[in-house]
Amino acid sequence: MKPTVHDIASHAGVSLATVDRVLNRRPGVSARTREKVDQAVQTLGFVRDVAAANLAKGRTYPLTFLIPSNDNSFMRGLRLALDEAKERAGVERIAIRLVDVPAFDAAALASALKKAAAEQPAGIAFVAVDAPDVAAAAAEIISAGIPLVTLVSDLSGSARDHYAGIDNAAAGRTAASLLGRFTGGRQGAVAVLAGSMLVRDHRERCEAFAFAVAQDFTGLGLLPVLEGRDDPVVVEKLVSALLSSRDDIVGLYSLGAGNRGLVKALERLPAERRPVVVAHELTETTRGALQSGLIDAVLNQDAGHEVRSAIRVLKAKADGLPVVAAQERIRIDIFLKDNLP
Amino acid sequence: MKPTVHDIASHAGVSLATVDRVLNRRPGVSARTREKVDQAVQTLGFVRDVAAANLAKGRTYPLTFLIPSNDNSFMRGLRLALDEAKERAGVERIAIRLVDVPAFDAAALASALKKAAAEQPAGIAFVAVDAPDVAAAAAEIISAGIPLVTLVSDLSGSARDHYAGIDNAAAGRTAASLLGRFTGGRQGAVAVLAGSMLVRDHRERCEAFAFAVAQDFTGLGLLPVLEGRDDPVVVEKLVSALLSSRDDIVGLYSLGAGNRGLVKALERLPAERRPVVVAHELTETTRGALQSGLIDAVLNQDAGHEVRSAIRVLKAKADGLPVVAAQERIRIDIFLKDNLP
DNA sequence: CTGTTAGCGCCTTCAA
DNA sequence: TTGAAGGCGCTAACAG
Repeated sequence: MKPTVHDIASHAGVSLATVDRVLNRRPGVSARTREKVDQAVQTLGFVRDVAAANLAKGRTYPLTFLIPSNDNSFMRGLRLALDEAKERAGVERIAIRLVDVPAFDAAALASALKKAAAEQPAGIAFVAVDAPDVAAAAAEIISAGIPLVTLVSDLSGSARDHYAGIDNAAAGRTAASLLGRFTGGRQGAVAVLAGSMLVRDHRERCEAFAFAVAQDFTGLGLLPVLEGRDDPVVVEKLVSALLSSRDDIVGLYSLGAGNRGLVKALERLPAERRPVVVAHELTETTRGALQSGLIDAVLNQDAGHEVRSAIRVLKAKADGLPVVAAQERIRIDIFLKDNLP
Repeated sequence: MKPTVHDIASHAGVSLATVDRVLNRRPGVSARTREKVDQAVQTLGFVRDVAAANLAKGRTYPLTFLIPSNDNSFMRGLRLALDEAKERAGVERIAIRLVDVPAFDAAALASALKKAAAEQPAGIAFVAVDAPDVAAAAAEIISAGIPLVTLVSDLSGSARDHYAGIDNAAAGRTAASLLGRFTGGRQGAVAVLAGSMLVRDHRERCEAFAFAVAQDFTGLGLLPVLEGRDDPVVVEKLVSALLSSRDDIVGLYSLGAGNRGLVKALERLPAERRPVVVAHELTETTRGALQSGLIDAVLNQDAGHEVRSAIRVLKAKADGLPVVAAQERIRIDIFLKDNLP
């Protein structure tokens, strides 16, 4: 039978309350008593029952999520995932608070972080904008002992407990390999379509992609990056203009959002001129394009996984529990038309 | 505040014990009383606190896992995943019992299943051999009310609560697409290397692969399936023989295990004659081959995920709780050299 | 500094 | 068919 607080209390010759104080590192225990209790914990191999502890504390975990008020499919998916998490909130003893922050606005994010921290939640998750004032706010939160997790987009300098998102450099390399090999040795130009080079994930994907193409596929020439601001309308214009301005484009990597515009532009192209296309995020749009052959591969990060992972990590950190690293790694899903879920 | 049993007791004008009986569908409650309680549950929106319930019951979940005593990397990984799960057993209130069964032996598996069921565990997970007597044993377990999950390889006829494994037909199709597109329009022969056509996952992968190749890549001709029995030595011989018997092989799909033999055979081939190779399961061997360029893509199922998913589902079923389907879908991971974890 | 006592939300005897 | 009381493992006042 697993030892309980009673066992260690009697083993150490003290009362339950004292055991509890030691276990929770609360003050008011003499060094010797503490010693005895620790000893008993060791020898009996005691591990405290978190469920029971939470029950006793009546504890719930107020978690704050800061999400950019961006209206693309991915962010919508993220909100959906949060809604689903809220539904299970009761059972999991969490209370999720969703805070909207202006997209790509470091100052706003930093102050939102500070405000969130002031409420002393059990944990905070946020989509990072990689800027000094955000990092400063994050560092403050960490040193205040509030678990902090970055979501989707990470922060430089490790001023957080955990990053729940994909490895964007790996994503860029993977896109390069797929695109390069799918073109099957054809020579030509490759276009890169990003949201904005000011965002860290886009930058990382782009750089890794460019590097890998240059290294492994010398027959392919990279065109200057197009910045579509994750906006379908802008994207459509840019891609249309590009495709009509030259006819040697054999590949296109869309590493941001706004793929609705991309697909529209591609649809107008005669089939024989269609480039190999690799895009990010599985949405209604990209799924359809995958099935119709307009897009060849989609790299995806699962928003649901990211949210659940963030919650698990935040709870674990709040409880001072270890995290199963392997379980929390967010993978880069590769979807072809054949393995769509 | 979330309603508790007390709330619904007073609301229904009955005692806690009665509420409990109704909640757990135990006998000895008049229809009218039951009605009142159910009513109160509805109107108050009561959901029972599983953690507290388990605490009160002192409940742990004895789970039995039946794993084939096959010594390939994948099964070893599965055992490792189970060991890790055992370490978290205390916290998660589970007690995992691992039972070895002879590989590919339907009769042995069926009797092992019966024996496992006799011990009345909270749930059973097993790697299915797709045979009638196994299905019969499974059906018996299900009708005895013991949650049952197939792991890695499924059972026909849905005589189980859940399948924790990948969609093997999708895997076969995906392999075909990758291999076909990576060959870049070259004409030639494609070899398929399986473990045994008697195993369901291999059969499904193989059929789907063959179908997709025939449909989408008319330049590729499929050779008769080689059965390497998941044995590196056998595999090496078969592949070596094949590669020296003809020089028009542009692709190879290894859908089973024993890839150590495959890699050895490939290594001896001059670089310019190397086919495009797609294999299954990320192991030390396939990882190395991916990095060195001997293998082009690896389709993988994450044993850790499968085990954790099986545990979650088994616990949920045992508690009569719903499962988050999206969370339990086991994906087909696609690994290129670029996105290795 | 230490101990006693009363719960947290639920289940389970044991009586009525 | 129903209810009262005690306890699961832990925490949190409140006393000493």
